[in-house]
Amino acid sequence: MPAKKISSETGNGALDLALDTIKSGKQALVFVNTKRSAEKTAEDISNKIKSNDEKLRELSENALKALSRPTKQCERLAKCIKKGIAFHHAGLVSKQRELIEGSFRNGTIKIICATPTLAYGVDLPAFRAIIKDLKRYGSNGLNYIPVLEYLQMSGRAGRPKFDKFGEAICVAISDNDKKKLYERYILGEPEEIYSKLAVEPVLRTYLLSLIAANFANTKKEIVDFFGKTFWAYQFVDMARLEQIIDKMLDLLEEWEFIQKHGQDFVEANKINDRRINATNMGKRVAELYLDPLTAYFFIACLRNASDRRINEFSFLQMVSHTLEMRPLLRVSIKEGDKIQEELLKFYDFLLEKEPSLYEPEYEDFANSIKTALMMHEWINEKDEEYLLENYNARPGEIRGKLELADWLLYASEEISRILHYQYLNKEIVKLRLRLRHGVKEELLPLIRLQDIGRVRARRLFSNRIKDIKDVKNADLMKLSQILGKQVALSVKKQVGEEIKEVPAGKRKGQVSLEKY
DNA sequence: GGACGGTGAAACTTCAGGTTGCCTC
DNA sequence: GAAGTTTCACCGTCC
Repeated sequence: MPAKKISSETGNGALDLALDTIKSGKQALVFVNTKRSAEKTAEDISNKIKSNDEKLRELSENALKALSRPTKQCERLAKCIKKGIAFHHAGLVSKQRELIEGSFRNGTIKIICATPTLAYGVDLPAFRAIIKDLKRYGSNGLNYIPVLEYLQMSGRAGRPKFDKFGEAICVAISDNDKKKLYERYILGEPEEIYSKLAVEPVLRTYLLSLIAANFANTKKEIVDFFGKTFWAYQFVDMARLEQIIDKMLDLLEEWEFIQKHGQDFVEANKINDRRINATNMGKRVAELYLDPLTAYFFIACLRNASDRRINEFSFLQMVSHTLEMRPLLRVSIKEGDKIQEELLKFYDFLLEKEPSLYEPEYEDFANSIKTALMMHEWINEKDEEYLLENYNARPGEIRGKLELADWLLYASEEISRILHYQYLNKEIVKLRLRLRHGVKEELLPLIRLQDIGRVRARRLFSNRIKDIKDVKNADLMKLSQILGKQVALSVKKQVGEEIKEVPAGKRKGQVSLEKY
């Protein structure tokens, strides 16, 4: 296709392309490499647009109201949406993401500036895919993204039902850059696909479930099974592969998740036929789909918990220091001292030993402390805006962490049950409830009611309505003042009081109460 | 003469995302 | 590596 000239209104390639797309009545996705950049780009585009669409106003309002109190991020998003532009990344809550995706599909929103979130999960085709950043910061500095990822993003261009073709455009900064991008991405071959089985956490997880499910119960069966996987196909060297499996089996045995039966001194030719079974603990760990290393860590922590002072933080830190919780919130340079200070407050409640400051794993430990602290603030009723300001954790990321923590706490509940540490479970169950609702312990009785979340529960509590009994005894008028009429009625009904609406004509808001 | 405020250059920071896992208060 | 943020030196103004 012949080259097309796009008018340069702003001198910024991605911006010009986006504006041109809107002008021609089409839609585009703009891919960038950071959340901040997604927000900034969306903002820049929206600043160039005049719009006063009623539908957009409503959408914008909905995006703003996704949380009980809007964060700065919500406000920023709402402002962009008013102009038909949105940003999209893991920091948004799912409600906002769905809203954006839906209104892009129906054409209300014209441009989405996104991190790679949109390239993978969601099926959102657009006329244009504008790829602004082809480099991304990783563990070893700024690097070109894989060709596979470029293909994912450019694959979003062109909507089969609406367009005859689509345009995927890489934005180059210079002529030199242009040449490099052309060679690397347009002419380049996608990378080989590598099996993920080789990653230790994955291997040990599958190995254990294979045994726990009685799918393979001897070394021979196990090796046969893995021999048929894509991993083995790529690995080729079966002897080395067997070594890795051996090492893992030993580890699982040492952790008491599996048992090798038969005598220890078996004839050499029979050693691969020894029966391997999962222990009770091993079976449960496999069912929970937990990384055995995490399970092993939990067991050690719970044992420690049985003879030392514990509180909510103990468990929050325990679940935060697992592979499953990654990526953790990062302790920035400036925060270092503050986190240390906080750690001191909770030091006695830790279930694991603090690594030495000079060990490489200290950073990860510090991050687990920060992540745990963030959740701790949440269960002490700090809202998302506070967490965004103080922990640099965006609402979507907070929700994600809370959900993971809930699952991991459930898993630790199960493990502690098997270890007969029932009394610990009471604490964990309570913590999970608090985590789910973001409330202090004193609000737990109220939170059981439908339509009562952290905000309303707190409002009730500060009006001295502290439990179900108080709700029952409370005057409906007062309850309505606190909660609004509809919610008050629903709550009264839930505690077993049927309320009859007084017929129209009587004083507004007047209702009569009737016990069951 | 000193406190204060504004300015710009230099130094320093930070930087994507994620599947299924379980049970149901 | 690039964009955003903080720090700091420098200068002018005002009291």
